[in-house]
Amino acid sequence: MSVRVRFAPSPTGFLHIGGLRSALYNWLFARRHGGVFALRIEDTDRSRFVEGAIENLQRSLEACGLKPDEGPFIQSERREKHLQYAYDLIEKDKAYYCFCTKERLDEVAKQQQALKHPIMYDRHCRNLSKTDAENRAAVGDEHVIRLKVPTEGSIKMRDMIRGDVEIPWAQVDDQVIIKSDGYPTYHLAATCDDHDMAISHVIRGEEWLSSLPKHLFIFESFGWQAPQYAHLPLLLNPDRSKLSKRQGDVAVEDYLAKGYLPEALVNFVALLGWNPTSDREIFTKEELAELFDITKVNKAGAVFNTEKLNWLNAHYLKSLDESVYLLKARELGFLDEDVVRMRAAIIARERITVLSELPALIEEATTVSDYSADMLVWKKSDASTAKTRLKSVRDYIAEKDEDWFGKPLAMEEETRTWIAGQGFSNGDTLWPLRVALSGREKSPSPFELMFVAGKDESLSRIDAALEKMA
RNA sequence: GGCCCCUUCGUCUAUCGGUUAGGACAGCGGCUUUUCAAGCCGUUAAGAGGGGUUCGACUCCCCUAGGGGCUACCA
Repeated sequence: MSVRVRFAPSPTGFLHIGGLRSALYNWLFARRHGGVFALRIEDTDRSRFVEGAIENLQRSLEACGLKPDEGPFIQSERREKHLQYAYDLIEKDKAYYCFCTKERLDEVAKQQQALKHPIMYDRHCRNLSKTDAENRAAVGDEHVIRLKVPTEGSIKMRDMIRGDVEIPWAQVDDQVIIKSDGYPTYHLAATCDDHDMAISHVIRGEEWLSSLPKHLFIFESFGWQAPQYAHLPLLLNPDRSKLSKRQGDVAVEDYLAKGYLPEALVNFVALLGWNPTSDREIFTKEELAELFDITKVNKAGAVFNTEKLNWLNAHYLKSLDESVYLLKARELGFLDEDVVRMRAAIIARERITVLSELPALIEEATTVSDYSADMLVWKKSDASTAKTRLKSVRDYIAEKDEDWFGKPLAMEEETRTWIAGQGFSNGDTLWPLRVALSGREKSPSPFELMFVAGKDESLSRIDAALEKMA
């Protein structure tokens, strides 16, 4: 059997981090088994449709390297088809018209609540005569179509992650499958589409597990072969509730905009709920695909905690080619074409965890803070040494050409050699130098700072320091 | 409330009856070092509780507790 999976989000605005993981696991599964990964848009609730959401979703998926092989298939475009399926179900006595008003339903629910009974439809219209019901519907009486699920016994289901699950039919509602606006609900649309798209494996969030009986009932009613199901554990907020807005960013695009790299995001999210049973932490999605095993996915939800994501992102940031790194920073608006700021960005790389931290660090590396003369004195040294050392370094670098400042590694090596040759200590030479260049207790190394500032600016900062000490 | 799912360090996880319960992030300590980072090394820290089954349970079963999901004419 050929493997076909789908990612089927509703277009409510953006790709949720949980959605990214669902999409990723589907993608990994498809790649692992040489199958097809399709995108389907579940937009049957037109009141929740957000303009531009589909394009946005696609953009985020593509940014993460999860471009669908097929789709997007737009569910709402298949409305007629879904309606036909619903009528078929009525024909098979697996569904029925319901004319109950919102008011009556509310009333029923209220009574059930008062009696502490499960809140379900009381099946008031379940046994209406079919011809009567059809006539009323034809005349335009407002109605919905409900599933006519069994009332006794239970259904045994198999989940690729959880194994066997059994749910009593008494717990399953006569779910609405066609709304009064003529659009199908998720349950009907998703099952019919999964069948029509020949989906072999449904990999989706755990929140769907309880409605699996309805879906299986539909497959069975049509005599269709149901796909295999895998219900993924949920991603959780730090307080262990279902991951939501409010407790931090959940939109993939927000993470990308902040300067989290797609590779880091994908790597991180993949390991939330599954891991390839090794001590390795860094994987490309292709490497993950080779090892992916859906049956080994965890059952318990995983807290989406960005600490490890930060570490991963810092790691990926460091592994980028310098030109790519600078381009990324520029694309995201954290950097411009200014040469000095670009150099500052280069030296800032090893101290940032996300690109959005860049502007602040660039500011720090390109400016001198106000400082007092005594800050120029290393803790293990004295003022006169600081002064003479600084003067010596000044004279030393003043002889160098501009080019020399462009190579921080060589600059550092040569200078250290020179310091040793002079019989100076690193501390009483480098400390005053660095403070002269930054005006700060804490800063990048003097070599990095000189690299950023260039020859003239470096000398003038040192001169200013010498003047301060005079 | 009902039904379903779940439960190993703070967090993500390994372990598929026999391990000193391993790794990673975070934390802490150290090394390096002109400072801050980075890097390297080390270290603290876990099987929810109670019953079984078994020669032997983190691992299998039951109960309890706790957490989560669902309970819409939303997905």
